[in-house]
Formats: sequence, structure tokens, C-alpha cells
Amino acid sequence: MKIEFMPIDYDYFDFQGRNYVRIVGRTSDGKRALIVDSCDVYFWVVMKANVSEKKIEKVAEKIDGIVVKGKVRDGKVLRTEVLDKKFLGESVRAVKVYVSNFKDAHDIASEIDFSEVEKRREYDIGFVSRYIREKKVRPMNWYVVEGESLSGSVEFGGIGEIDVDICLKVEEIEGVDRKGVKGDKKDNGEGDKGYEYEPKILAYDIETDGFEIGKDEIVMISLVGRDFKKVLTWKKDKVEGKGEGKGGGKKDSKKDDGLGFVENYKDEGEMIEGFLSEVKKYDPDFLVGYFSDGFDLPYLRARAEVNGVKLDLGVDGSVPSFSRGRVLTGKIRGIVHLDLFRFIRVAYSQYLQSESLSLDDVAGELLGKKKDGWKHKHSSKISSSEWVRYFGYNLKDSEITYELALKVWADLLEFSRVIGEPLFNVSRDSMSAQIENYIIHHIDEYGEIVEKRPYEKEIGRRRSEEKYEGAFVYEPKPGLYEDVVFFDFTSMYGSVIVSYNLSKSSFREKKEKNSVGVEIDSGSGEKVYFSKKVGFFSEMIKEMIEKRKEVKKEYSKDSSPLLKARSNAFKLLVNAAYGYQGFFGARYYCREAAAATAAFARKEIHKAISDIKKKGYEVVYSDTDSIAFLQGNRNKKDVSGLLEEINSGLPGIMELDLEGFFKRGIWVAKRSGKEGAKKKYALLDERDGMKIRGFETVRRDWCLLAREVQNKVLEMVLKDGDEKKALVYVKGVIKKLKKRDVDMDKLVIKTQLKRAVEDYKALGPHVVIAKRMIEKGMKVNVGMLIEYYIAEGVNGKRSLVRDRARMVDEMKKGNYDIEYYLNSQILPAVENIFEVFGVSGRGLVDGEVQKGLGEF
DNA sequence: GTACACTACATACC
DNA sequence: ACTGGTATGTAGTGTAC
Repeated sequence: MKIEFMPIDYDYFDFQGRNYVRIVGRTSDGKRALIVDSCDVYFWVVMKANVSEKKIEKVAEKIDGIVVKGKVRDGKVLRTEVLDKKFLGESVRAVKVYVSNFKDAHDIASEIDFSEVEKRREYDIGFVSRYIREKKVRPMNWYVVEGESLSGSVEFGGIGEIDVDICLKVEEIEGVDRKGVKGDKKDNGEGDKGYEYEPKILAYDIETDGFEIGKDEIVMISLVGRDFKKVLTWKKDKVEGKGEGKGGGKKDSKKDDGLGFVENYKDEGEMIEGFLSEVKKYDPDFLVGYFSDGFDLPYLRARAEVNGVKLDLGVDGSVPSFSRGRVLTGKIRGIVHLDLFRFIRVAYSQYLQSESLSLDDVAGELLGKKKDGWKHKHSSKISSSEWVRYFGYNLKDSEITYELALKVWADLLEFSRVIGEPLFNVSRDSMSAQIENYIIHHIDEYGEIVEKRPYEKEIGRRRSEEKYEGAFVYEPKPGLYEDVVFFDFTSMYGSVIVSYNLSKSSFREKKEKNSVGVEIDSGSGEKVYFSKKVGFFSEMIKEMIEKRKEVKKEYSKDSSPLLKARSNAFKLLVNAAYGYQGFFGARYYCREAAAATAAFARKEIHKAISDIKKKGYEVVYSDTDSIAFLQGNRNKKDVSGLLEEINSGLPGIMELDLEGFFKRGIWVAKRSGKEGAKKKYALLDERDGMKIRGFETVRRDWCLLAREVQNKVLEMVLKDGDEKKALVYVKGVIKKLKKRDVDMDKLVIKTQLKRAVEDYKALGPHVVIAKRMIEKGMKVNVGMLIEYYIAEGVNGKRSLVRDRARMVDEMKKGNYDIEYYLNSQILPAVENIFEVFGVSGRGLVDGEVQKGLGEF
């Protein structure tokens, strides 16, 4: 039998002691197929230098006979091979040890401790990654698979019973080109729709009576897919006019009640069964939720159990499994369970400006859509008229989740393809894991053996190492500047790593010939050295940068979202490469390489700054990889000339780019002292758009009033150049504040609870409020944004802010602390802006201007 | 009882 | 614990006077 197949979900199973991969995917004609395959399992034994071939052969022979007794099975060495390999750039002789089961690799490796042995490696790689690397059967690409049909077969303990259209044992598998995924460039022109794969996504969301997993009942479940919307419940009879009590009215009245999407069941158990059958009927490749790893899926499993229902979502009838890491992760066999929250946190949060990563905030920013308003209530407290809204709310959550899934689909897909790991992993892995997986799936191109993961002891050692000196930040002179130009280095740290060859494999303890030294600490003068012999790590980063360039070029000709996503995936990986080398958990950790990267970056930015100054420009600011300077009386051509000149002198692949021209820019002084504040400025671009960095406007832990006032002041100053108007505006706001006439919503302060309340040493306002919320039986989670007001204190008495902090629902309108909001919110947000214009400097807070403003 | 230095904490920039 | 260091700024805490 021969099929065209796209792998989507991977997992493995053991049969007669051996490992097999089980891949669920789609065929080119849309059928769901499962293929079973296997691959060699091995690890490496790296021999010490100067061990004779004869001795190596002897060691290999000794390894050959190793059997490790186990409870479940015996771990066996199947055979060995001696090969030339590379490890951290060095040519080595290594024994490739083939074993019967990858789970025994570690134990077998531990037995191989002969004196001729230098290292043992690659015993710590999972089976699915091994398979993908070995057979090059990469997720989300097309393959022609030839094999024996297993449908109905009892082989592998009855795998043929699994509910899929096609089930094959692989005999031959080969990648095919030209056919792709909808949106791929390579698939157009064929006109054969059959080859266009469109992800089959089903979004879901549950509503429950409580928040503790499995404790209370699930009230409803919504499902949204393509042309598919449903809410499953057992509470429809609570809706006005739907109950039997109401004169026994017919349930299926023909009248359109707007609740056609609601399906009613007898009880919770039947509703869950209904959910199972709806999911099976829809047959999704991806079941998508938001926070669903930690809530919806475990909740469903727990309630199914209570009701005696088997939550057999897996293609083989298995129940979702949960791996306990730091957080729960829910896996369904054969269907990729995605928790969009986790992917968004890793891949997007850095670029999002929303205040939280809640579905509402994220959807608001990425889709321009908001959830329906609904305050959680226990179902017993919901009036008959409210139920309709509740159903709608539940449906909307799934609708938004579905749209969000479509929105991030291209990025997910390209991440998976670029890195080579299945979507399930890619959607949850941290950035360091993504880099590491990229390495594992590309390292064979360099003939390298993969370095091991650090053990706890080693992690501890690394963490205790001293921090190293990082980026340079230029101290700005406070002021309002006209015609500001910004240059920045493209992927600066990545290009430094490549240009100077900085990685674990090129690091040298001492100076040697053909090495370059660099001072990594300006204080102690500590110096480290790197060989000029190109290491695979920097070579890999270089290729990522090159591939990204190619993709960008292609994108300029054909703007497909997948090309954009691919370029983005490379960008994120390159940008994370520097942090990765400085990360204590990394296989290729190298503090010296990270420190040297920062050191060379400092050197290059200093040089660029001085080059710009030498040409007579006034530099006003610089942070890490960017430089701001005044255009002065020069034109844009002069500026590009300057850019070109600097670029011609840059080493390796380093590149300085024009970030933009800005009409105006403002830098302010620190609250304490006269010096200019770093990481805080506002710009007005050529199209009158504002770019604000660091100011309270962009900080979520300041009340909205202060943020809005500051934003308007910046706008008036930058757009109109009119600080007087801004002053009048601020006076107006203060007047309103003093009259207790400010909208209460604008006074809420939000602070994130970053740990459990009992773990705090200092009890800040938000911690005190969180404690009070817990006392009142409210749900308080670590990571939550705690909202509070600062209320009037007891007369005359000076008190701590936390004593005046109030929960949102214990706050009376207008009972806010005028002094606090004036002196600790509004004035601090605007005073250093006015100071730039010489308007009442220090006196602003202390009374002079405040008094003046009060009079207004 | 207050002023001050110091620490803890949150959040931003790149 | 799940990439890094640099930086600002608030509020709490402890101590000296």
C-alpha cells in the first residue's frame, strides 16, 4: 500500500522491548492515517585522544556484550561501530553503540567507564526526536509512504484496531516536494486541491461552578470549528420558557429562540459523552484551548471520572495523559492538544503590549476582539434570564480561541518545520529548548556528537558563577530634541557570535595561536580566548541568519504568511542564541562565550558612536544595539552615506541599519538626581506616530489616570511642542481629582502576584490585598494581576500605603486618597517631563506647583 | 516619631 | 528553572537620632 502522508502527531510505544514510533497524520486526500515505524537507537562513546585503534576495537568488543538487567526488560547492546566524528569541534574516534531500547541507553552508558573512554553522549535524547533526526521524517511535510496495511491486524498488540482510516507499517518512506500546506508557495500552480492541507482545528472551552480541578460540576462546554458552533449543556431547561415546569412547553419549539447552538443533555455525564461524540464526529487534528493544559482538559478528565465516563479522546481510545513538569501538560494520543496560552507566552509575549496574557487581553490585541462580559457565578445563582448570556459567553470564548488558533497557525507551523519537532512540543517548549531541538535536528550536517544536558550539580555550579558585564547604555542629556535619527545593529548579538566565532567549542582557557582574546570585565580585566577555527554553533547561527535573508527575499516577491512566519522563527532563534549560551540549563552553556558576546557588542557600539560623533553629529542616546543622534543640518542622503561608511568597516556579518527618522524626541532626568534617565524616552515619527519606551505610560503597575495624563502630556509636547498647553491640561486633571470627580476605573492599580502570598518577605499593597482576597474565598493564583485602590486614611494619621489599599469591591466611589494619587501617581508621571522645559523642577511634588495647580 | 539607608519587589529595555 | 544583563522606581523594613 502506498500513501501520501503528512506527519502531525508523534509518539512512541514499546513492543517486545523495542521502540516504535507511531505517527498520526493526514493523507493527501484528507484521510486520517497512522503509520508505525522504527529506527536505530544508539549513543556515542568518545575515545580519549591517542588511544590506539587496537585498543579502541577492544573497547568496542567489550561494549558489544553488555546487557543491563532491568525490571521490565533487559537493556542490550546490539552492535557497535567505530567512526570518525566531531565533538565540540575536535575530531575524535567514537564508538557508536546500538541498543535495543532508548530508555536503557543511560544505564548502559554508565557501564562503559573504561580508562580509554573520554565521554559518553546522546543517551539523553527522547525517542521521537531520535526518530525524526534519524529518518528525517519531519512534521508537517509530505512523504510517500509504502508499507503493509495493519488495519484490523493484531500486530503490535492490536494496533490495527485503532480508529483511523489507514494504518500502515512503514517499509519505505520518502519526502516529496511540490505539495505543501495551504499558503505554501510551492503548492501553487498545481491546481490540485487534494494536496492542500488545511489544519482541522476544533476549539473548546468549559464553564464550571468552581475553579478547583474536578471539584464542582461542568455546566457547559463550547466547541467551535470551521462552520461549526455548539454549546453542550445540561442546563438549558433553566432558560425562561424552556423548563418542563412552565406548563410542559415543548422543548423543540419551532420558534427561533436564538439558542439553536445549544444542545441539551440529561446530566453532566451525558454532556461529557456528547462532547466526546462531537469531537469524534468533527475529527480534528488539533484540539485547541486557552489555559487548557492546566484547566479545561484536566477538569474534563476529572469530571468524566466522577461520572463514570471514559474520556477516550485518543485515536486508540486512550484517555488524555498529563505529564507533571512545573506545569501540567495534557496530551491526547493522535490529536494534537494545543494550549495557545503556552505558545503565545513563549513566542509572542515579548512583542505584545497587552497587560496580561489572558484570552481577553491577547485576543483584544491580536484580533481586535473582546470576550463577552460575564462575571463568574455559581449556576445556582444564575437567573433564568441570564442563562442565555452565559451560553453566548461560553461560545464566544471558543470562537475567539478558534480565531486565535488561525492567527498563530502560520507561526506554529513554521516553528515546527524549522526546528523539526512536532507541533505539540513546539507549542509548549521554552526558547532554550527550541534552540536545543534545532541543534539536535541539524547537527548531523556538521558531523558533531550532541553535548549532554547538565546534571543538577553542574547546574548548581553554573548558577553560582558570577554574573558578567552586559550591554552598554548611554546616559542621555535630558531635553527635547528635533530631528532624531536611530541606527540599530541587525540581530546584534547573533551577528557578533558569528563574526567573532564565540561558542563553547571555540572557547580556549589560554591564549593559543590562531586565537583571539577579549576582555570581558572592564574592572578586573579578565580576558578570555576564542579559536578562529569556526565552531558548529556559530556556523549554525550564521546559516539561520542566511536562511532568514533568503526567506525575506522570497517574501518580498510573494508575501505569503508562511514565509513571514518562517523568517520570524529564524529571527527569534537567532535572538535567543546569545541568552542560550549564558543559560545555566543549556547543553552548550558557555559563560565566557556569552560574556565575550556582550564585550564585543560593547566594543562595536562604542566604535559606531565615536564614528558618528567624528562626523560631527551629536549622539543623544544608545542602548545595547541602537544609537540615536541628531540629524542637524544634514540631509537624509548624508545620513545614508554615514551608514554606508560605518558598515564598510564592520567585522564579519555585522550590519548597522537605519531604524528611522523622528521629528522629535524627549529624554528626561531620573526622579532622583540630575542625570538623564536611561531606558526612558518618547519619539514622534515622521507620520506623527508616537513611540514610547520605559515611561509610566507603558507600565501596567501605574493607574490608568497617571498613564493617560502622561501620554497626553508627551503627545502635546511632541506633536504640538506646547508644554504650556500640557500644563493647563494637567492642572485641569488635578482639579478634577481634588473634586473626587475622577472615574474610579482610572484609579485601579494592578500589580502582579509573582509568588504565593506566604513567600513574600515584604508585604506590599498587592500582597496584602491578595491575602484579603483569599480570606474572602476568592480565587487567587500566582501570576494573577491583583487590582486595588488606595483609599483615604484615618484622619491625620500617617499610615503605610498597604493599610490604605482596598479591594475593588470594597471601594466606595470617590473615597480615594487624593494625596496619594496626586503625589505618588500623577505628579511623578509628569514632573520630569515639565522639568525639561524648566517648569518648576523639584518643587512640583513638594507643594509649590502643587499649590499652584490646586489654585487653578 | 521621623529621616535615612537599605532591601525587596515589579516592570521595563534591548 | 526553563535565554541574558541593565535600569528605574515604589514601598517596606530596620536603625539611628
